[in-house]
Amino acid sequence: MAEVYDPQAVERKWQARWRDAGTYNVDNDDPRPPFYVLSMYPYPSGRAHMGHVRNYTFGDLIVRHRTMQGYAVLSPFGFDSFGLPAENAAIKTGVHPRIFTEERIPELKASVQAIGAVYDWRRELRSHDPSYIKWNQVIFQRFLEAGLAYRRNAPVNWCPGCQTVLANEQVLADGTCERSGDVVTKRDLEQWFFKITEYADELLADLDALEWPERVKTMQRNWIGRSEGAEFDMPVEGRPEVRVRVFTTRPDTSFGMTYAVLAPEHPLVPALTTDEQRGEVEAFVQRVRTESEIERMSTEGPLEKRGVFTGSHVINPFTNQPVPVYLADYVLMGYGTGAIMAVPGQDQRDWDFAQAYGLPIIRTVEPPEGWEGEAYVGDGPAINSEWLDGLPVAEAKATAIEWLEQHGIGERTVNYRLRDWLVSRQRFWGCPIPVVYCPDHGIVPVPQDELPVLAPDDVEFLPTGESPLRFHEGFLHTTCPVCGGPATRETDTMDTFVDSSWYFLRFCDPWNEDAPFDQAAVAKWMPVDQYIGGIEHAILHLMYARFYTKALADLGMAPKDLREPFKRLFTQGMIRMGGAKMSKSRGNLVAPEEVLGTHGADALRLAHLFVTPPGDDVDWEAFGIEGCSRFLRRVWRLAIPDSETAAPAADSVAIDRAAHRLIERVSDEYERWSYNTAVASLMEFTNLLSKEGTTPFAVDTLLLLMAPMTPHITAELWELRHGTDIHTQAWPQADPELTKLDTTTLVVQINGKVRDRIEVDPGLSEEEAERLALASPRVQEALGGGAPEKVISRPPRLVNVVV
RNA sequence: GGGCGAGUGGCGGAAUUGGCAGACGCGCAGGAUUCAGGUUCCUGUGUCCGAAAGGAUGUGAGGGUUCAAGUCCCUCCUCGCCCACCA
Repeated sequence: MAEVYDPQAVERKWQARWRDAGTYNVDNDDPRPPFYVLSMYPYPSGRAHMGHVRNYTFGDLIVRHRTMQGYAVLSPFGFDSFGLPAENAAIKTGVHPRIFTEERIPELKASVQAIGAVYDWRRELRSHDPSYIKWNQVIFQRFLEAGLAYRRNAPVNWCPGCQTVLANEQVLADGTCERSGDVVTKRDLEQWFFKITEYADELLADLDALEWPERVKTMQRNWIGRSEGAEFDMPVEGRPEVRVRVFTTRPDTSFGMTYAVLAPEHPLVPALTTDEQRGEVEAFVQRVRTESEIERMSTEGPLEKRGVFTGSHVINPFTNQPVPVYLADYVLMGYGTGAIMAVPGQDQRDWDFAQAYGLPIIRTVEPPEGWEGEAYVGDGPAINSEWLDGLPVAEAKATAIEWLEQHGIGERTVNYRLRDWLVSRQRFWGCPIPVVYCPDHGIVPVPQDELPVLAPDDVEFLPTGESPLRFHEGFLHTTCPVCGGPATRETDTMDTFVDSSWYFLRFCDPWNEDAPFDQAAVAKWMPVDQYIGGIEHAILHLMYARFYTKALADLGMAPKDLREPFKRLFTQGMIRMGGAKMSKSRGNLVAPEEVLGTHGADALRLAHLFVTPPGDDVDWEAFGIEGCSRFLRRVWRLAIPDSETAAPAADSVAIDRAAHRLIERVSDEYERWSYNTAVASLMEFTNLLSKEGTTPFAVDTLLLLMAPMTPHITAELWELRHGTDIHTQAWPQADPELTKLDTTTLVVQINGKVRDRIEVDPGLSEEEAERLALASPRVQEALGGGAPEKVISRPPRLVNVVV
């Protein structure tokens, strides 16, 4: 084996050893300092694709690096095994989703192991395991008890052709069903929600302290969408007992309100519609209801058709003047109060609407001189606003709110874009919601000793897309736990984001049969020190997991002080192919195993690390797999015992010092996630060893620094050299005395242009540097005997002579 | 429409704080080894002028600050991503 590098043989040998020896198993009483590394658990879609390889390469590198640094590294793996693909496959082929899924899991597991990624497999979990389902259901019931889970009517995507509910991703961009092509409509269903909005403020505030990419934090902030403003009431003209409540972020502009707008679904619409307008209003409301989401949300189309006058007026409390009330499809019932005051002078949308309907426009903020735009949204003194005149926007807002509160008309409010989390799914292959409906006792949780509620196996999957649970008599009919009378089971299942909202906690204590997890185990490992995954989960999964962590801590299930699940987050870039996203449907997948069979796992891992910074998107065409393979063969030839290629260095002291500098540099690059430059540093050093000769210390250092990146080849070479396991060695330490350079290059510039380079002592003074620079023949020539105008001396790097 | 990024050779990319632009790799060209291909090794490789030494020029465009700008400031262009009628 030693003579020629045979990646497949080396990789087989070491992967078997890691698996059989349980090298990366870690116990909860491990005395070393804890470090928790987690890659987002995957949906088991079969063999790994390049995106998986990229993800697990980074994760595995950190596991091995931190282990060498002396940490007890928790590195678990699991499968997000509920989900729509298995159910669709069942409808197509008749194979039960469990069978289908359980065939896919070993495929993915094998390909993860084939790239040399190591985990504590004793902790493996799958969302569809009855033990996981049980605790998932227990947590649901605790949420229900605490009022964090509740039921209400909510619209779903309904396909009239298939007679079934569709997930958003099953609705095409043109608003039609992906299967039947029918236009998808909305239909109201009683559904379960989690009250994530209760945590909106905390979810927003706690983002600041997280070591996450700013981009992801910004996306979360926008998603929560906190906005401060005021709500106030406006009585209907002639009927002061009926009042319309509006939300605004600009109470300072209230004097400029020239009309008000309600959402078409607003409950006051029938009451406010005059007989004269009834026909028109009803036609409008009807049209909006049947419009697809896409049409309604489209900003296209003439504004004239997007609103209608109700015939009523409300009194603006600021001016005591009546303003007309309109309906418009762009006002949403779900945000604020579903009703707005319209100030066309200060809001472009209101301006456009006012133009289309011939409504007056009153400016309430003085636009800057020379302003030629329409609505003005910037700061400036208030005008046309009586007692607010002259105040800048912020002060005017505060004054207006104070006035509303003093007169009992309204108050300061905070609104969020964030909605409660709809967790009901009208699907089979998910975690059943553990409640029954009793005609006498209403919603009754299934007693804990009867959990888990599991879906039956004897079901038939029909291409209607309807969940078979709804027609399974044995599942559907049960008895009420309170009275023993006949009751029916909930047939909806939970959103799979529920499963992924606490799996990282279960990993701390996956064997627990008495609780979802033990508090002490969670306290030891959590929060996750390094979480790794795709940017596509920047909003939903990460928000839900944060909510779950806070809620579980508040319910006393998790440690009280555990407020956040993921201390540090890294999101890796996507892999593309010829500019397009790699995907099965495009048929542009590159199977990892093709590369494993030719160049091996180490070369593939190295190529992933080297090709680009880890956070960037990358095209497969850019991967220099050949170059990485070539580099590994070079290392092999240099490092095998009795190597014919590796000549002993003539100046071994210089080589060893270079090795110490390499330790310093590469260690820093590991900390900064600068793996692409770390590989470059290692390549540069290897070039040096080829040219200047090797020392045992230099080669050992090279292998140690490479070990987390290319674990197989380095393990094999280390064993050949020392007979021990490289992955149990300590991470090398640079000797600061030896990293110092004897000389460094001083750049001499004349007027900012490089004119000379001088080798100097790195510790030289400003004066010495200046003296050396001025003595340079090139500088002498440029000065022509005269004196320089100015000399900037920045030893030891640069001197700039201005002439 | 709003928000966030990013524009550097033929390509992926490098350049901690403003201080030698293009590290490292791919590709390409030439050479050595080889019957040949592959492998391996050596040399060259931003652009323009030059045999070379060397010089000029150069980080999307334009302007500015500075002894010095890929990096900081202003204006603009292009691309990507996210949220999108949120009052």
